[in-house]
Amino acid sequence: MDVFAIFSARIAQAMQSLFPEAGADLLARIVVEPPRDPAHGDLSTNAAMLVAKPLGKNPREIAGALVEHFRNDPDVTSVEIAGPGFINFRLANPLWHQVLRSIGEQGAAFGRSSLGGGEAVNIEYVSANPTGPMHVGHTRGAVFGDTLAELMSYSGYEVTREYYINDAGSQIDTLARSTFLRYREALGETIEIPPGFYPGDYLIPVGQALKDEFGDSLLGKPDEEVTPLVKERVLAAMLELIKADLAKLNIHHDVFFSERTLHGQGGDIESTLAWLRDKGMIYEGRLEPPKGKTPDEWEDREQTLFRATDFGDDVDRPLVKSDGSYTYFAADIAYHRNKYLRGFKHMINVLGADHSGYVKRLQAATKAVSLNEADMDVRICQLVRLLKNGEPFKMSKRSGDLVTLADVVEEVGADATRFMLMYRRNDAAMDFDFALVKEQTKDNPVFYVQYAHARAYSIFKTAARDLPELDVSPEALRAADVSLLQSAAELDLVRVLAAWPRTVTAAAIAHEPHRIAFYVHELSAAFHGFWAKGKDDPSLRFVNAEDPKLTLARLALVDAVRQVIVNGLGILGVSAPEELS
RNA sequence: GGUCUCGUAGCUCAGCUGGAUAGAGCACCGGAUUCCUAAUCCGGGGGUCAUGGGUUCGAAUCCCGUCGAGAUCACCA
Repeated sequence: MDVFAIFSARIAQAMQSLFPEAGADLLARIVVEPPRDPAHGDLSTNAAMLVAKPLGKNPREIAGALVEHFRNDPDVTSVEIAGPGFINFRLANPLWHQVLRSIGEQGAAFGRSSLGGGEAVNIEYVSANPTGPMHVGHTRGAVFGDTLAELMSYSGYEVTREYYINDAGSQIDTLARSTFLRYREALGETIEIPPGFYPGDYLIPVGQALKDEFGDSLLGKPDEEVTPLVKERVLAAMLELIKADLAKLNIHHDVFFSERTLHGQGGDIESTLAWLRDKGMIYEGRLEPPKGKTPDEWEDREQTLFRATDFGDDVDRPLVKSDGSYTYFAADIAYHRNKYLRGFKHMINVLGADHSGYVKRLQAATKAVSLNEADMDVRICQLVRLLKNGEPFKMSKRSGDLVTLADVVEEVGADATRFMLMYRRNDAAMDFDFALVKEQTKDNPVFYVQYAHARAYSIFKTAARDLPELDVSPEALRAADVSLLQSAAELDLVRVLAAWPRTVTAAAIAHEPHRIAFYVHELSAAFHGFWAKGKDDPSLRFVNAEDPKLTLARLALVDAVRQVIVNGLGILGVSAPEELS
């Protein structure tokens, strides 16, 4: 039950019947939201101001008609016109009680919606090069993508979580060569790792495994025979490494899509380029060097170009390298056509800030291959600066000079990592201070929220102690007489709970999962605040041994808070412990 | 030089895709603990929303310019 959605519909309907001359487009823009200042009421609409000008009427005249319409509505205790033409509603207590009951009935489903209507969304995230373990730079995108996927799924989309494996480039040849060195090392040779090779220790076990599998039989063989063999082994090993890293944050993809499968005769790149050519989206031409920064080895030559500018990109993009092989972008076009042909009309890609220059061409590619049928939202995750007590922080165990994802999780734990990364907009750079994240105080929003959840459990324990006869089973809580909750403090808490479905929907539409983290924090604050009121005013305590019926009603409220925190933390992928140790 | 982000309290950040007197945490000051977990709560001071224009009933939010920070710039991935 979403009171805002309900009233949004009712207000739109009222406007429709009162002012039929206002078009549907106009009415769709009506906003119903809680006013910033609670003194203004429970919800507020701009309907009158919005419609006034197009209809050539006075806002207050329109507002007056709407006020009249709702004057005798039993769900509304007051409607008034305020400011330049806002209409403020105050809702009747029974409606809030109804919200509370619906949370009890819906439980984990409270906040779920059919916003997405079961439509398929492909969310591609992480897609780190399979050349080593995940480092911190990937962590933010990984958590963001995973949380967004959960949010979209929660909001009624059919979500596919996808990882694009960049396993076709020359870096993979380098990786294979680096691995071969480790193989020779495993056979007893003293090796030296040349610059440009991958120096990380994580290749040592792969070399060892090659030795175990082949003995020294690879040494004498020609490169053309050995390289594909090594490549296959090391790619598989790296992918396992990455999956294991992601699993540490409880991140699991549905599809791992290999770039290599797009290449080759009869592959998707060939067929896609043929298709594009057929549509006239490819031509042979020359590019201007970028202004202000001419690359040293600029080679002015005619090349095969994709008409990206026709789809909003800044320049047309090359598809074939000077050596005749396909560019990365050519493969990416084919990949996104593949996605489209698999049935995805909604695609979201999560990229790091270092790929922000890639956004336009990705969107251009998506439009082109779908003939403008599909939409592509690219979410950029800005960089994370690691700090410890305010000082830049370096920690390297496995991957040369980079802090790995595994390091971070080991240091602060998966819950804190996930929550802290989501407690910030994705498009703003952030500092991640280990000392702060590990601190278990109110400065740390993770523990603040988890403590609120644990506190709900604690209240139930107290109830069991003080009122051992009281039945607090889920059935009993659902049957509680919540209309006994009449104090402002109680109803204010319900108001916060009532905002949950609206918060989820707005976050899903905007693709902004950080709003979930902020909401959960806000709800926790409201709950802690109410709890503390019981200190000054014992009549507001949850557990009152003299009044089992009231206690039961309040426990239903506590349980609703607990449930919504669970739902929110569930989207965030953060655990909700029953007690903090 | 082009493009893309960002600029909000001393610090870290929200601001519900244009709404009413711009919010929270930290820090600072002052309170609350024989009482459901003080891992918490209550109160106070603190702002030219970088800046200058524009759009309109109304702008932190949208558009243009300027300043500043970061990222990126054919044939890497």
